[in-house]
Amino acid sequence: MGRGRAPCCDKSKVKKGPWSPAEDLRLVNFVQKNGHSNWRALPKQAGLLRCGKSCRLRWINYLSPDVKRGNFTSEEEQTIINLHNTIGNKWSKIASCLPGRTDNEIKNVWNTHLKKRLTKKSGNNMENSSCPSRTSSSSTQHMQIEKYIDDQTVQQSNTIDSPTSSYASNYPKSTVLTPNEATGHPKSGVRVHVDPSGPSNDGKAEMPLESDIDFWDFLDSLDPLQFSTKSEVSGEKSDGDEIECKRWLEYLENELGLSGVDNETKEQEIVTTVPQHEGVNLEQEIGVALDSFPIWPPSPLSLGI
DNA sequence: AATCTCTTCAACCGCTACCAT
DNA sequence: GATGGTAGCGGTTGAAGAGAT
Repeated sequence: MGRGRAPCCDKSKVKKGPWSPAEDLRLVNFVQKNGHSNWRALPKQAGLLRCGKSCRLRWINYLSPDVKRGNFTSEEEQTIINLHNTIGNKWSKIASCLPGRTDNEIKNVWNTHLKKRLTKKSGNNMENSSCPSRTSSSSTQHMQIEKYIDDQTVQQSNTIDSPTSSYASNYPKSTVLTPNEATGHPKSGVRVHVDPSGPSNDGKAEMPLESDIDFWDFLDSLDPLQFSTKSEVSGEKSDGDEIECKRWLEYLENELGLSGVDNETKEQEIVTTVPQHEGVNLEQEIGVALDSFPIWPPSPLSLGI
């Protein structure tokens, strides 16, 4: 074990804070082409002024095609509660039982929703039941469950952990989908209720995503099955997956109100907001691109809300 | 309309586990 | 076995929206 490790990067030269669509683009583009065998070296190779850890987190939590979005189902919540009751704050273990959910997401859901809900329900009793008590018997149970989870994780990596694992079906039509949830951009705070019958009637919360149209355009242009994933390694690709993935992208565009925007308009938007890349110094280019992007997320005011 | 407080959650930080040499 | 480097994990923070006053 290495102790007293050096900082992972020069903190003074890396950008911090929320990711811009331009940065997302770069990361997605790079990982799609080269995979992510070395996170530490990735930012430099990809031309990102970010720490490798930051890139890794961004990819794992938001940009990876494996990430499922939308509200947690009651089944998922119950799973979290049960597992937390048994193994405690082992977020990554719990996440391994919920395909498409990340440890960070689960941790947040627990801290902001489930913990409070359980505390309300059973008052002080919860202190005993929600936190794993380390008696000898429960400790044995805890180990057994951890082993079970490990086994399941191995199985999942060979079966359901595909980049196209039923995105569409993971988005119930009544899902409250936010631009934030869909794009991974933080703190948009503009909740867009997805009405299965079409655009919302009040006409307020539509088209909040003009600033990352190019991101969706880019995603649209990708063959999602080219992403470096476990299923790719195991050689599992099928036409069905591809179709389903495309469907997912179409679905998202539709939900986010992007489907009505023709490509020419999108192009125009991109040209006016992002400088083109060729023949430009990388750092300069990124700096300019990042500066020129509208502040993310778009404020409700800019959306006319 | 302005201000304050609460809530949410993406991102960061520091640590440990694991692997290579 | 010691050392050094990277990936991953879990706790924490802080910005921003939502709601209350």
